[in-house]
Amino acid sequence: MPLALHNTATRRKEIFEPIDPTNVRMYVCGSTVYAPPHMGNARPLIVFDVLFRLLRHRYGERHVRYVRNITDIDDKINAAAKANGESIRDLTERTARAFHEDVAALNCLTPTVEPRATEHIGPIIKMIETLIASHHAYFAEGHVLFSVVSDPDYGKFSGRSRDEMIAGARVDVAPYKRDPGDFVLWKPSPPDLPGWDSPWGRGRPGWHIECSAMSEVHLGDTFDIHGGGLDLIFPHHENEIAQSTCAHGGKPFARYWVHNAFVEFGGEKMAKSVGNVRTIREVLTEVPGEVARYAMLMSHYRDPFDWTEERTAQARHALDRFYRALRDVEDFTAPENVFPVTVMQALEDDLNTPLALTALHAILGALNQAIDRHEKLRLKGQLLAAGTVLGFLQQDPETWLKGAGDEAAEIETLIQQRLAARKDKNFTEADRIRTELAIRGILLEDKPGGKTEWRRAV
RNA sequence: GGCCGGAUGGCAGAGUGGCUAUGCAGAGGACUGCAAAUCCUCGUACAGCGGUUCGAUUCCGCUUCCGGCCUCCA
Repeated sequence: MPLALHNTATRRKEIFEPIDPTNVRMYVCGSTVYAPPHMGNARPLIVFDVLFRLLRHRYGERHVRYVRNITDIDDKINAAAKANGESIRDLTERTARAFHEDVAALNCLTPTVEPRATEHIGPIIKMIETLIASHHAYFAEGHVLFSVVSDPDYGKFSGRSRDEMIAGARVDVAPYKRDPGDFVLWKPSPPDLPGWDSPWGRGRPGWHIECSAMSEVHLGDTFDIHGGGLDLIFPHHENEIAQSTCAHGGKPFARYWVHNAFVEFGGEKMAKSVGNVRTIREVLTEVPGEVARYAMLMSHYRDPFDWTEERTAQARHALDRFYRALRDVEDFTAPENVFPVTVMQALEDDLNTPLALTALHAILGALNQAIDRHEKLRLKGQLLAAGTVLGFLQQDPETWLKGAGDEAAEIETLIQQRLAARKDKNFTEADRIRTELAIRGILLEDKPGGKTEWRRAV
């Protein structure tokens, strides 16, 4: 079954065909490291992690190259460092470290390359020089600006005409711009802010050119997939396309553009500027990363949804059910790499993760009903294999259900006491023990064969 | 103002021109000493109004409402 992706460039679902199946290339706009990432930031991280895993599954782990940049040059970074009274370097390092911890907790694989803007000043300058030489950019009052009129295709990607952009412009236009739509490639930096020597004096790059230069370095002029949040379509991705195609003599830039919708909180877009963010860190204090991940994948990536406690509760409940079923077949080894067709087809259809989860539930139901040992093995293998693509169900079920506490021995003792009481038909005592444990958050399940399992309530 | 994208049962959430997913919650049942877990059964929902059609939740138009972009933004 082919892989279909919704391509923002054409506004249609298209069959994905890589330029080179032995080198499938994807670029995703990553994080600007000035503040702790929130669940809205987490969405593309998780969505494109699933796509990365799916591509690896289809084309082989060694044949997929996933580049996710870190923006460590930015006005917001400068402002935040100043406000914190810390150095810019300290701020970006500290934030990047926390970012990596958060992303790892969400079970996201490490991208093939995580380029930083500060490490690509050379290529950025080179690309700007190319654009100036080909009259797509000009120098004015210490700035280098991209000339929008020099690119007849400018605006096509995001579907807006130049007139519209001018009419809609809400920002004061800098007097040195030849056209109100022109955007900065390089701007001067005062001595107290980060800056690099360039043919245009000491300065720093604009945001858009960073991504154009980094994708060029790590993926080449033309590559397969470019991802990011919907809000990046304009101006960021429109500008990237303009810069890259103009710098590369008209060669196409990314072939498939994939954009995720927003996470909302209280009915509107979760954003720092709105002030309604739940940081990944906050969420992780309440639920395991795997639950947050599951909750994220309950909706299709192109649909917005509200981040609520009900949602994470439902995600946790679902994962508990999966792990409970896996625990019951823990003692036998399942075959590996038996990917269930239903789940894979859902994912291959434009990453339909909700449908994939439905398919996963069907397998769960079948596993719970299965009597035949062989059948159980097969279904367990399917759950685990699907879990490698979705990025969950890879933990030890016992650990998931019981937690890391050190009271296991004591609980076992109480369970044995209860079993003895039950054997003596002393149900009062048996129920007393069960209640005692329940108060401590320990739930008991009497299994057939006289065995009693326990797990931690949530 | 311009341009996108949505509106599905109590909640979450797929999908389809006719056979009406799935999960949670709820009701009943099986199992259990009782529970829990698990299994079985149960809900004819697709914003409104027109149109196309033998037939529309699914296609088209309009209306209403919601979210987003047009400025930093995942």
